[in-house]
Amino acid sequence: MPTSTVENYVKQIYLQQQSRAADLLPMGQLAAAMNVVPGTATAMVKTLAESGLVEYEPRGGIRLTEGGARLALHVLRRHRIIEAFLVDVLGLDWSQVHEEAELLEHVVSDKVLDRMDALLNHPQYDPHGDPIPTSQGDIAEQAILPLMSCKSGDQAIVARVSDQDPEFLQYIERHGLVPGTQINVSSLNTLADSVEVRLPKDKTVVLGSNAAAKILVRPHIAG
Amino acid sequence: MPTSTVENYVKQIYLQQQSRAADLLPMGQLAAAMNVVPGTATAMVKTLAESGLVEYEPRGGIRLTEGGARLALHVLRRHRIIEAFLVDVLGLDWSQVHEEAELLEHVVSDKVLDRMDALLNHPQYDPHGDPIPTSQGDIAEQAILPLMSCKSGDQAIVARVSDQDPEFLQYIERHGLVPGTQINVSSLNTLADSVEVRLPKDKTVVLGSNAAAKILVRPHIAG
DNA sequence: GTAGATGTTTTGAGTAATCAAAATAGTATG
DNA sequence: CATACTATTTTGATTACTCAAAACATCTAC
Ligand SMILES: [Mn+2]
Ligand SMILES: [Mn+2]
Ligand SMILES: [Mn+2]
Ligand SMILES: [Mn+2]
Repeated sequence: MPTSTVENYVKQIYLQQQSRAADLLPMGQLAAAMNVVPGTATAMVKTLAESGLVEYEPRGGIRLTEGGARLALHVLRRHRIIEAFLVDVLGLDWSQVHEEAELLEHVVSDKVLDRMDALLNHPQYDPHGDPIPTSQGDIAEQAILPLMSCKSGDQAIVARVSDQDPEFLQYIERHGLVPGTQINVSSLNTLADSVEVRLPKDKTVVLGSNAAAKILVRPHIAG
Repeated sequence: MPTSTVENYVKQIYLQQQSRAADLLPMGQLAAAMNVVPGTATAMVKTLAESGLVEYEPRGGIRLTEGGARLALHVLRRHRIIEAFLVDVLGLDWSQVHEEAELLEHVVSDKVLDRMDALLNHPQYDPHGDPIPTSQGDIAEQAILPLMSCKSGDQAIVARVSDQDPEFLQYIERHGLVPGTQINVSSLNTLADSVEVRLPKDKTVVLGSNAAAKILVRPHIAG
């Protein structure tokens, strides 16, 4: 059985590999993402390579093997179903569930996970809009774009909020930008580095590009 | 923060101290209960003593301090609420939940536990009939007796089944002896080392004294 | 094409938990 | 009371994970 640490590393390698273009993930990135010093990441990666979970090219970087990706998707499935369960069944705030799930994902059995999944009616997305892999390890690649890639006047639906910082999530919720919300890009100015969106009840929110980068939308053709 | 291991030791010391009469719990008992070799228990107990959770008398044994008992009851509360939640909300079998709770008890936050507790309507007992300590650390001491202490003809209600072996629990459930069941001691023979009980629908079950010792009942005055 | 700067690996060390097996203390037995 | 048995503690090792700091490799600039 993989330890919690191994599961966390493999999951993080998967997530980092998603967001970067390159084939090989540099050690420094991994160390930073895992909050460990570089030497620790090197040591760990060697044991991951021993277990056949990653391919390791010294001074080059790493990539997940087939088996590594399978494990990563398993952990991700657990994590996201647990998040959905904590929000929908236990009524926790979406800003808190990531941290909880970070621990629970390593101890919840398949049986318990299946029950949660059934109780939730086999959800496709977690509370932050991240897709939930199937138990077979298939994951839906959504056609979504960063908010800043819209043009003024565009209609869109908030699809995902890709940050786990509770403060940020609470701010987003207070202003009604949760996944599923229909929005209208009222003005987008790359020079001023900001975007204004109009929400259903004619409220408006202004976000700088750093914040807007965390909001991913599904373009929506009006009418 | 105490590690999972520390929590497991302290909880086990509490449980062992309950079931034995003596004030000091011998090292051997603890080692056996924790499934470790005696040397491991000695090493661990020294660190528990350092942390002020137990008093340790070398070659005598150990006893929980005030703080140790508080921690034990906290863990026990978590364990039992989780068990109740897994059975009542997720629909797991009562024979399986002990093992699940053994892991979950160390990672479920206070917030999540409170939600579970509320959703269950603040249960007093877990699925096996064990009392759930309050968040203040108070635990109801029930006036219950081993089944073998009854006399032929006695009425009683099954209050607790004190074994976590899934096979045994499944057997008990198949024969309808779950907590809450009204029973009638139709014959009890100490020489033959066995007891026969009659259940609501006139079914009967025979148990040897070893099995009967795990069934605790609340005597019930008929009429 | 040598000199830095940057990123990575190595080395040495520490914590938490465990086991196997030797040493020791305490108790019971002839 | 000496011997033997039993329970407990000690000692020496191992596994998993981590950090600090030194050593090393690679790429960049001048
Ligand atoms: Mn995790
Ligand atoms: Mn999420
Ligand atoms: Mn446990
Ligand atoms: Mn129980």
